[in-house]
Amino acid sequence: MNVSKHSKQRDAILEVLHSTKAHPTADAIYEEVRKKIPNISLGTVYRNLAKLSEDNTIIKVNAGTGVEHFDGTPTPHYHVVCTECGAIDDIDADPLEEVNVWAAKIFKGEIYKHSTIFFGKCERCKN
Amino acid sequence: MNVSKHSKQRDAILEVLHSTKAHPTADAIYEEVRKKIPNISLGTVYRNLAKLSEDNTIIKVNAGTGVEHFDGTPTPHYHVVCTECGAIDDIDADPLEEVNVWAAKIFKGEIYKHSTIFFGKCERCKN
DNA sequence: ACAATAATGATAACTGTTACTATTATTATA
DNA sequence: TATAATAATAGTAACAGTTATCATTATTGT
Repeated sequence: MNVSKHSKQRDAILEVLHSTKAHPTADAIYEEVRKKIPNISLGTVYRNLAKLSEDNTIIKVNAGTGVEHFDGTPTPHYHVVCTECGAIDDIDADPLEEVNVWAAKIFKGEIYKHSTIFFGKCERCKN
Repeated sequence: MNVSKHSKQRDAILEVLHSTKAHPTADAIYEEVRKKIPNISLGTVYRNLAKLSEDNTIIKVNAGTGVEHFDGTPTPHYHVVCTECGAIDDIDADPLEEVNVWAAKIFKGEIYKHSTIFFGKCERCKN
């Protein structure tokens, strides 16, 4: 797998990710892409999601739910999991670099980065 | 499953968790407990780890490795995953409450708490 | 001692994901 | 435009971690 070749399947997967603010799972993406390419294989979805993550075209979001979620916006940002409905929302801000600085003062090794998920109640469930 | 009953299996599992600073997986705990109770079932380990987590006697640590790790110290604290050797170390400090305050200012819902894992190089791998 | 029932060991089932393989599609080049 | 090289695909099997099932055993209160 050296020089990558185009595929309409990969395009369709990316389109799905770019068309939503939700953070769908591989399976949800599969169901959505099937509306365009009914015979696409679930394996193809996984393969492409893996490749796109490696490329940093998309990012994997581990929301602690045991299932991987995917985000079409590769810029680093935090996420909030709604404890009511399970929705994953973005926090539209740069990650807090000072948290790494804080940790580095306490930890007896090196700190490179961190990953944070928030738990709360989303705007929709709030009312 | 109303009033819980004592079991030597549960005691042994807790002992293992209290005897280590590593953050073993269910399987690693199973292997360790087997030295004392050779015919313990892996299902029993999982069942007890689930119950102990519910009780808040231990905590589950999702280090983003796809596998659940367990920590015998239920006091909230952060963890560092060593990108070199995979070890999970504790950050011995209270979580940063101000991070929630920060997020609450940006997010259009409510923020209850957050969970952070750091990635870095542990003391042992540092050299 | 006994009755009620929680916990166990053994194993099957389940879920999300990865690996395999023959076939198809894309790409660069002649 | 035909061709050769090979990346990507569909379909499916395999896998890992975990949960569920169930008959048996252990713990507990009376």
